Amino acid sequence: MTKHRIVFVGTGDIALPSFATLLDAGLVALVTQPDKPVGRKQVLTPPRIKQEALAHGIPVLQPESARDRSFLAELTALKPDVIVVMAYGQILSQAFLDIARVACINLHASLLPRYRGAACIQAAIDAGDRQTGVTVMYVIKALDAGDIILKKELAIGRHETGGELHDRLADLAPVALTEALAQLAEGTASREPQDEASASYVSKLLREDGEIDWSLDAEALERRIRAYDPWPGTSTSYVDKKGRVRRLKIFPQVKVCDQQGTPGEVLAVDGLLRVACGKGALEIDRLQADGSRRMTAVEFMLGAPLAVGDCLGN
RNA sequence: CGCGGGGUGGAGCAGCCAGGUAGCUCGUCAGGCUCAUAACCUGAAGGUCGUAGGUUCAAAUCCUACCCCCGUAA
Repeated sequence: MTKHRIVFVGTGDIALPSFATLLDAGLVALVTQPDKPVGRKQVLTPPRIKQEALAHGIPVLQPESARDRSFLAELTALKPDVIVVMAYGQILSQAFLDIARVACINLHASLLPRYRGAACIQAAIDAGDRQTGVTVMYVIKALDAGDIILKKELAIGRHETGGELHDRLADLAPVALTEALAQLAEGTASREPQDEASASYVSKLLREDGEIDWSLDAEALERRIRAYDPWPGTSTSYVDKKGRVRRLKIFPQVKVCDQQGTPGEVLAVDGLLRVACGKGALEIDRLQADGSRRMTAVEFMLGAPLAVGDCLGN
């Protein structure tokens, strides 16, 4: 059996392990997003996956748009049998999909048809799911709606953060990918249509989605703070001693407790920060105020920025 | 000059706007209380207020320049 010629299309770090397993499996090129300015100094930074590719002598294509004609011509010239897509960041046109001789497949970090879209990892934790996983499916024009080849499941830890789950899913992906590629090579890959009725979509998260709504239940907020770490993070606001409204970032782990109060009300400040939610309260231990470093609730409270009865949010 | 927030004993902060004795909480050290303690009481050490210049009788505070740190640009 001759190896398939594979083109990998991806940008996010979640794709790194999958990309790495293809290095000796017929990989002929990487397509990834253009370098972007990053950080305080706006330094133009390449995606890590690009650096990985260059380190192994894999050609890299970085079209501004995946619809660009000259780019599509380049891709066609590579004569890919299989195109593998994961966390690329652009919608692919039919013209793009047609270039793959055998198949254009996608790795998605949820058990489809649940959580189609960008923020699937956060969504699974936020919803309180106990299981998630990786799905391999054929790419069609409709977002994450192609026929499924196979899925791999994973149990979500009780205190697991979005970042931790992200890394475990990243490591699970190559297992699913390798199996799917083998099936494609043998012509035994299944093709199971998704159940449209149970499909759900999650859109890309923005920083403002991390604004804490204290009227939610403490349990729901605990899950959200875990799910949104490290991206997009969760935060609330408070009024400092100079009367200015400041941001306060909240990090896991937070503890749920029973005490009741007006949502957002500070209930305790000695040795911890306890804040009332719609139902129950949260004990926050790790936080960070504007211009300051990340610190424990004990450290933060030494400066007495908050008093019992203050209200967060708004 | 991308945007915003900061730099005050070891930690976290106040003081700056309306210049005039270096303050608070915690930690550290010593002593005391106690069966005992991370608890409590008393006392002490520890700071060129990021750097340089300027204004002023006088600068943490006002002015100018620079350095560094934090967040952000998904």
